[in-house]
Amino acid sequence: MREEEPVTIITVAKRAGVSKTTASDALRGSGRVSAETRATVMRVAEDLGYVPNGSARHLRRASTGTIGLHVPEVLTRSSYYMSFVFGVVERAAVNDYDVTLITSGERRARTPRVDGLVLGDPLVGDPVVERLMSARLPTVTCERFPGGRGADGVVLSPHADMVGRLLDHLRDSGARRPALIVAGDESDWAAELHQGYRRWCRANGVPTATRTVPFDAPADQVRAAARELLDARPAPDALVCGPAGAATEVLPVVRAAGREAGRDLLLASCVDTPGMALADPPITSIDLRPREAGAACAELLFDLLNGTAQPGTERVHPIELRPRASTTG
Amino acid sequence: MREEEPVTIITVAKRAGVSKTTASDALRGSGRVSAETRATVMRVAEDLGYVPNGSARHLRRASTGTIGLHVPEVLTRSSYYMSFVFGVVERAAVNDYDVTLITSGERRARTPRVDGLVLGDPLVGDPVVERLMSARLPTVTCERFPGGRGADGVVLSPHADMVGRLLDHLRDSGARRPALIVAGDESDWAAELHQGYRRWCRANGVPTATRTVPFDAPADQVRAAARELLDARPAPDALVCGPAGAATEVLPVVRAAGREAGRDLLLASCVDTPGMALADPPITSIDLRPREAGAACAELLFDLLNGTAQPGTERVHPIELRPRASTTG
DNA sequence: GGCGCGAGCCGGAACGTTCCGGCAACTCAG
DNA sequence: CTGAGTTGCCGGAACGTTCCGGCTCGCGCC
Repeated sequence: MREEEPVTIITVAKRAGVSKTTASDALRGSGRVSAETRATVMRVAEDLGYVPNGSARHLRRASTGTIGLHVPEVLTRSSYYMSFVFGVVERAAVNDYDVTLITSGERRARTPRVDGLVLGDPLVGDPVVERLMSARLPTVTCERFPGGRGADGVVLSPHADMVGRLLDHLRDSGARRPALIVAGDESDWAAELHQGYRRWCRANGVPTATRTVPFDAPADQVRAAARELLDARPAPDALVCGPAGAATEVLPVVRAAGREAGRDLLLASCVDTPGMALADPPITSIDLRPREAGAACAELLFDLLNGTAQPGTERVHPIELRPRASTTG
Repeated sequence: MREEEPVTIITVAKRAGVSKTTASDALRGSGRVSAETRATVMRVAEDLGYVPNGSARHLRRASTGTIGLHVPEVLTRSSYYMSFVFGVVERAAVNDYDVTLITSGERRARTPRVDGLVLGDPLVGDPVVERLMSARLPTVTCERFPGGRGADGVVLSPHADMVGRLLDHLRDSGARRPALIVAGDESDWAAELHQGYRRWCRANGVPTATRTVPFDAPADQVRAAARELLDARPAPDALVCGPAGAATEVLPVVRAAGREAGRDLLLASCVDTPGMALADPPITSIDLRPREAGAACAELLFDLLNGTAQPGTERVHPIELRPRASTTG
């Protein structure tokens, strides 16, 4: 009903009986303002429902108010990246930042107008990633960038250690010959999985049995890899699947091979997806907590942007093992 | 290496030998500018890689450069909304707009600073939706808002008709007694499914058999509903699952009931999700094309914002049937 | 009493864009 | 030849914020 007049910092200042400069200082906690004045301004701003105009702020600060986000284009099985993206967006929103998705199909050679970049699982050899990494912009990667020099910030998870814990768990459930399906070393994550597996096998005196599939892991190649591993003699008694969603696709192969998941073949996934808990039997997985990972990346980027964090910072993002019936039979 | 000086419209104007006003007019196609001058300015801008400063533009235009987006908080099975959101974000980006996700946990009672709203599947009774709908803001909903007056724009799909086509398909595959699991009428989509089913049954002289589950369709309730339907006498020979992801959860129930999906029980999903094609057997689904739906919503909102579309506009978003082994056995 | 100093506050400019009003130069009817 | 209308272009103000520099007190010190 009532005509809506936008409430700017001047409205607040007038109402509080101070100048716009003082109001601004009071609200942002900068400058020299008495505690009393600050309290007054804050209260008035609250009363009026004042929300700073992001455009004006960013214009003044010569920042764009936007961060760029790139994730590998994995068509199916993308629930991990979906959650990751949401985590970034959510965290960016609390800093009044917006997120621009950078797709591989970007026709402009120019880097987009952004204050910084978040790169989820940068793959060595990805032309978009290479270009973005060489741009002079604050950059945070989720997992290390295997090629060349690193980013200004890295959020990483102890994948190798967690694979070790997963293999311990399989051993405790009776497995003696675990096999691994994993992506190539162009992603740091897959390389870590691979390394963790080899290390554990060496430490436990177990021969390795792995098959490599592409990072985007098409269903047929995953199934073929599983078949090969299951047909080998001596046959494995446990199967660890690296790529997201691969484990559920392997289930029919297991059945076709006359094995039963959770009974005479333990099955685990290195990426928890909605399908894992719903599979029959539910599949033990490593929960990478993608949403929190995305948020952590955004947070680190903002810390870098405002100087709270130093370039070269690495932060650890904890992940969790979710034991389910496929390994606890 | 070279010091980067930001290229503004003044840079372009100077280089083209015109004033900033003329440069602005030429680039935006407004005002009175000779074709020759316009071409020159365009070329110079291209050469310099000029990108308009969004903050300045929005500040001047008194727009926020942001649209708000709300989708129901469906914790699992969210791949539909994930894609939907991406569609909105992608389409918004080409209009230099950003997207703010509005979560139900919004602590501020005030409506956020946005130029417009996109509401995906507004549920009647959702307090956030009710609040947003009553705000004086251009609003587009995906599917109609069952309660109260409609939004300024609606993007809708012919769900009822498509259910009819799906049932035709089941009948052609031999089904005589199709049953339905569907969400309640608080969402327009579920109501349409329900209505399409009843209409088809009436037209084909078939008795109806339905079970209602909550919109967020927890797995156990979906399974219970499926069990009830399968246990009924005479038993259905086809099962249509409304809620996203429900069909895959029903599979174990079907097996446990001694039926075989695709053989003596046809199974179909009203929402195609990544899991449907990967299930065993692959499940016939209705592809709602969520990404395109999101893009369509954003597009309609922008058309409303700049006057290209009139308030009250409804646009149809086409959907597609994906027949798979679960009904073509 | 004069002076320096810091605390508290403020005016004005700037960020890059859009848009209103205006100013020349040209066209053309009368 | 004159005056009105049109075309092409331009200067300046405004959007809401931040921040630089400066102002005015009051206080304490010599």
